[in-house]
Amino acid sequence: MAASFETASDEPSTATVDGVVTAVRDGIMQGRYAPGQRLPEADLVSLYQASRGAVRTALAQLESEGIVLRERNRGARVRPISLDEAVEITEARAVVEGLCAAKAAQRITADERTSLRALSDELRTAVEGGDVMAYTRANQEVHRAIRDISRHETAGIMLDRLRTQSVRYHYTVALLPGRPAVGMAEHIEVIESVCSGDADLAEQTMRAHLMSVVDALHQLDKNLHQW
Amino acid sequence: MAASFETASDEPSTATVDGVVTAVRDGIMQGRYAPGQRLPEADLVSLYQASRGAVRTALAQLESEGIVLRERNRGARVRPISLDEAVEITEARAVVEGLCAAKAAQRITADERTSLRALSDELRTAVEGGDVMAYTRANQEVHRAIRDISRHETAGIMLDRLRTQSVRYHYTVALLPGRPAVGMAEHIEVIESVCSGDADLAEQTMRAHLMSVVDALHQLDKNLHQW
DNA sequence: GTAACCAAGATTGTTAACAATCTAGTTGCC
DNA sequence: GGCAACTAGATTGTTAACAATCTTGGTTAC
Repeated sequence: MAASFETASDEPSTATVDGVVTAVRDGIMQGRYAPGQRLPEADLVSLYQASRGAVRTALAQLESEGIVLRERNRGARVRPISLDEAVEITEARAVVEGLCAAKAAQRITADERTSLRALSDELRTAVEGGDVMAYTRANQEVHRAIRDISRHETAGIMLDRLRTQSVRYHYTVALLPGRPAVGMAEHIEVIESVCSGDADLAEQTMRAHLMSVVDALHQLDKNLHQW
Repeated sequence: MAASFETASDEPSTATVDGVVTAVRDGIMQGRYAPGQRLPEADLVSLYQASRGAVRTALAQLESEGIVLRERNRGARVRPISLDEAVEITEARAVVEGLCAAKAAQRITADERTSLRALSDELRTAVEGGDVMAYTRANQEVHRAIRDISRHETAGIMLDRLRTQSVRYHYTVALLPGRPAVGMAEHIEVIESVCSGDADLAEQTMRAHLMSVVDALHQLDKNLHQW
């Protein structure tokens, strides 16, 4: 029980509050910290060479982000996410990213259009090469690019929060058989609709794409229960 | 500069962290704390009889909620909200509350249907009586009811955050000439569409309503610049 | 053998003192 | 008279010690 943090070995010295926040958040998003795993303050102090006050503030912030659970006098632990919650998060993403896609279609410039279309090729080569890691990365870059092009700060902040909560599921969805091919087709459709400048079409396409992710989540759940 | 907190006189003793958070948040939402006003830790300590650590934690949480701004070694102050930001927040609300309306239409029970329709009468009497305060309250109750009926926790949390950020603008929008009448008609339309069980219609109606609020915000801005 | 109870260790919550930083007013110099 | 540097006060950031609470393991009574 005492030895549980050997795997995190890349950033041993981050003294500030934000350092601890990003380190723990990245650890959770990368799966180094398992859902439900305890996060004792003393361990984080010695790991990141930060003061206990800083660790404490960081944990409070992570709790408000929804990825850490704290109980009085019982400490903090990584918040587990149920399938229902993952579905809810994806539904919320669908409407907010739909808004971003619509705004992006209205506001996109010529330069952004070319750099956005370049991501289509990245997706294609990743899927053709069977590189799931590269596919996942390009995947996120598409969503990130559209979020940036939309220039909608409020939606961007909301998506940041939603993304940190759902990343673990993204990994697994990408591993479904045939999923990368379907996802690629949908992403390219999204890219083209945004580039076309048709706000309504862009929103519809983006929402349809994320609703298909919801379906994939349910599919994933079925597969898990089969075992 | 030293005498600036006499107006807050209702809750002088709240020792816990959450107490300070809700007290300051309510103070900001009710307009007792003006945008840009400083919030020195020492003042909050003596006002709410809380320890400095509690005040500090509370300010951190309020910052993450987006209603307080903090600068290193320069303290906290109430975050001012520009018109552009108010528009963005309302746009975000439009899509998220649209999701709630759609889910609510699918999940509403018979009991909820009757209690939701009861709010229509509340709106009507408030508008007929010219009671802006009652109108605003019934207004919020409609949105709250639909958010509850939807049983979408993630969307609910997001809306809580958005609402705390935009409440000050709600007040002023309700004061536009003719606005209560328009708002009432839209709200009743929203209520009926949710009760009908048509998810798509409910979403469209809710979004149209909030987009009309966006128009009202722009109208409000024009009126202000006229003076 | 089981269950309740108690005590020691571990973990978190709270408070207070100290250090660092910023702001405003003042003084001195050009 | 104006500008720059300095000092005192105010305000926030940080750390460490203390208090309260929970968990765990063993012991004892039945």
